[in-house]
Amino acid sequence: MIDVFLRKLRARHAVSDEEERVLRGILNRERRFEARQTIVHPGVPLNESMCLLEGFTGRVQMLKDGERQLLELNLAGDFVDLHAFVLKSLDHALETLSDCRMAIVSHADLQTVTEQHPRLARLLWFQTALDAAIHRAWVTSLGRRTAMAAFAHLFCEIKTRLDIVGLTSGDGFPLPMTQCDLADIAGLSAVHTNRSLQALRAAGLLKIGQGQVEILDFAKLAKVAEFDPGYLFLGDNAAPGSAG
Amino acid sequence: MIDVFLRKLRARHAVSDEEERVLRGILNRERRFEARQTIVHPGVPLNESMCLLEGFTGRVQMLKDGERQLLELNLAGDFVDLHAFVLKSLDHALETLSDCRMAIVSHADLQTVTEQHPRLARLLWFQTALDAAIHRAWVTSLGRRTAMAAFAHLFCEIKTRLDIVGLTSGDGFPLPMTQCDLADIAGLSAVHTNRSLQALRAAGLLKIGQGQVEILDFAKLAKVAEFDPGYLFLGDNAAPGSAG
DNA sequence: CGTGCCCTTGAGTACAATCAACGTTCGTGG
DNA sequence: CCACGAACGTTGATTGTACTCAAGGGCACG
Repeated sequence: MIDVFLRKLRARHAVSDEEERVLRGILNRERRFEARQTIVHPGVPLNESMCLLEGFTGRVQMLKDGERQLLELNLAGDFVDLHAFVLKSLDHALETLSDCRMAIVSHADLQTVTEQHPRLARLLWFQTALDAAIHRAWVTSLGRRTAMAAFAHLFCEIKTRLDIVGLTSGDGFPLPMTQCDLADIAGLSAVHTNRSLQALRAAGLLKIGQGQVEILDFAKLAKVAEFDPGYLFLGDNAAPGSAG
Repeated sequence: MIDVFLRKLRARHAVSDEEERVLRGILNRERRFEARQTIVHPGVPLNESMCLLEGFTGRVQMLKDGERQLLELNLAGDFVDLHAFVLKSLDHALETLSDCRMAIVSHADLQTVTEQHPRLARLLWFQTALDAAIHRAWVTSLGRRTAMAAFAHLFCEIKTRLDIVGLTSGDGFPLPMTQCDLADIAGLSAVHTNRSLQALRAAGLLKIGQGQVEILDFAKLAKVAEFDPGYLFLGDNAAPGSAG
């Protein structure tokens, strides 16, 4: 059931059979959500966390005048509200972007397992540290990249993260979001988002539409974006066993 | 020595005498740095982490054309590269903004302590989750707030975080940064930063200069910024003991 | 065959960048 | 003691990026 989560873990660390068994033991319930639902509200006390098995979700911050900012995109394999294990509630909302399937774990089980398996605790901690690294990459995009470069960076990130869990097909991958969603990621208007995407298409870097993206020239896209995948910690620094 | 770190911890959780003793035991070395030094370089393997005792530091991302983005501001009490304990290196640089004093802990000691004291492990994990929450607030500022509101939010955040560790004097606090640094936080030019600060002054919200900030009307500043301190987890959600 | 959602395009506006210059302060050295 | 330079803050003028407003087209769904 949680194979995709294990794939994400094993992209950075070795996971023993025993550890796998333990994780499968606590992530033993499943829940489904429809697209376009707010599934976690900010400030509400939580006593369980969810691992995304299928679909796409986003962290969202709403502002008073109806403005919306997407804070992170979550893909299958992401433990979407693991940080609630230590924070006890979220500072933001979680929304489904597509129909989703989640594995559920109680914080009580997480507590037991992390106390008995400190190395697993570090692997889980690592996952939340990865989210922070992704946030930092987005800060850089919002602050110092042009609209076109910011989108280029976003698509490089998504492609790389989906590759890890085996959810790309060649150069293509699903992306069930509207241009309004993309605008709320990049902090732009929908109109300007549309024009920036057209610029990427015109430059022959990618195709986008119908909930699908196809990267036509990843190297060039990465250059436009100044994309350095180091922040996703797939390299030697995070070789198997290094956090344990 | 690490009193300021304990004050930060105790703003959110109870810390027992035993836990305090353990933390003092491993954070037992001190190191000093001069202002304007890069003290951690991205991608370099680390086997110890540092807790800021005095001064100001920033996480920094440099781009190829010399552009610079500040990713987070760190104050006394912040465990500036604690995430390196699980990540094993950083995806960004750490720079001192002022002369700084740090307490050092080896990852070996962190591993021993977190394995023997799972509740301390969760309190430390919580600190890194807080950093992520701060990143998200910055994403929102960069994406959807006006320049003036973004700065208002920043000053509300710093004031609140410094209050926690007792480093404000009434409505004022030290902020040893140039307007160029502030520009690199907000993703703006130095010129526009200057004008935005003037707008805040003209509105009677604050005074800023000579490395000092004085908030003249916090309520109004918070309103301009849409500042909701929930993301700093000081409320009932994180009442003493709740993460343990 | 409407209706609504999404994408696209054009025209005018506003916020922020760039370029350039100048004042102030402070530390240094003649 | 004063000349000098460097770093920082401030201001004006111009350019450009991105926003807003408005309208129209394609497509799916009832």
